[in-house]
Amino acid sequence: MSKREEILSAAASLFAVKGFRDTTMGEVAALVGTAASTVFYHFKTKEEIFLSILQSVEEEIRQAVHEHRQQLNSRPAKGIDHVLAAVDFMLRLAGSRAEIFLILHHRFPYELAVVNDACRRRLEQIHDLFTLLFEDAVHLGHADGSVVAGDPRRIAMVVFALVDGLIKVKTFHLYEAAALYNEALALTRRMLQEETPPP
Amino acid sequence: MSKREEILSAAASLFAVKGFRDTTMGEVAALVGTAASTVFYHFKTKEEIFLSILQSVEEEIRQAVHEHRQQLNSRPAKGIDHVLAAVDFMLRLAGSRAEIFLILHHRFPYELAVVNDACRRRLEQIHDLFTLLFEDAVHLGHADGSVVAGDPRRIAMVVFALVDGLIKVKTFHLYEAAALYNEALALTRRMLQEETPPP
DNA sequence: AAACATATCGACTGATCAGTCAGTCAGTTT
DNA sequence: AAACTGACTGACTGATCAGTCGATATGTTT
Repeated sequence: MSKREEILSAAASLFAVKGFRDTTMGEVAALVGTAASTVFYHFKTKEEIFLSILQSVEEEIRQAVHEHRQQLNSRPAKGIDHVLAAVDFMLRLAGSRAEIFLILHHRFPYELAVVNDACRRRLEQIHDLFTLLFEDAVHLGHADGSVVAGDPRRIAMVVFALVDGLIKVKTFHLYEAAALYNEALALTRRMLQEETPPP
Repeated sequence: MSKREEILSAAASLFAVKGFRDTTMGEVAALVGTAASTVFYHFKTKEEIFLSILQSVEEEIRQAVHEHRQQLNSRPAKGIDHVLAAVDFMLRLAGSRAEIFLILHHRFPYELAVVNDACRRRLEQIHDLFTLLFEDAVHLGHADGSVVAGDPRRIAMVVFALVDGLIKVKTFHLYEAAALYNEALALTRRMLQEETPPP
């Protein structure tokens, strides 16, 4: 692992837990085990470090979504099952790569996005990766009649809001969130599944 | 309005938009129209200001919830309708008193709660005000058979996660959120309503 | 009018922190 | 061995900001 990657990894951990503003370059340097000035040899500014992290976050999510979609294609299923698989995928990702969602659940990235185009585009990309996953599944469900009628984009947004809210509940330790996942999946199915009348 | 209240009001606006750490006492003072040192005559520390704001936030929500519950009592309805009325209530509150949710959607209050008991208790109280509203409605729905079976606390948490997620989508301007509200209400009904079989 | 209380302010302090810079050092090239 | 290079560092700077303090002004009480 290059020094550059070491710094990014250390900064990501700290940004995830303490946020951008409350993490000093001294802390990052201490975690890497170098002088603060060394960090500035590898990166021009603190913000540049954050943007690099956001880039790898996007790439990691894109890769995970790609793998998830390929798994689905190999064994075809109803649209409603695609929706639920997408919900399960996102909840699992939030469990295995908690750092990603900790970073994204801070306010800072969205504030930076207002004044920084690159940041704004990345956040939009990340957001789209998830919502398009839901939206495509809903489209499929409309085609095979397994998902309730309604604007696919809006339905996808509501599902996204639900899952994101669940992840936030877990992040802030408001409830033993893992216990909610099965309940949430069952309720999501109820919410979206179209009963196929017996022929 | 006393100077004390003026300061709280100004600080609340700034904390809502910029957050606690990114708001300087100079900005607060400027918004009130006094010297920064005058603010420190009325409040010992910046944190004390924040805790006072959180207190009034709790009181305001408690009052709003109280009024909502009284309105419901006056004209009885099915449990499922209580749930939907609660969702509508929370979404409306997020619209009319956006500042409250902006403050609560920052990370700072939850970080302060870790080291400050008073803050932790207040956040728990606020959280309970909403979730108990949902939970009571679910209980009612179980009694009259209008809400699907399942642990009321968990169902309440899932509904809370959904609504909170929707409010966040709106806060961060990820989607024209108002357009989602009707969709969200309809989907919530689908998710929870127990079909009463024709007698 | 003297004594006291309340409210305000400008000037200051001490601490923190992102970022700079001149220079060291180990390894490579010429 | 001289010249060069990339990685690294400690000491520093300039700016920012929460909070302090002594002075002052404006009532209010005795």
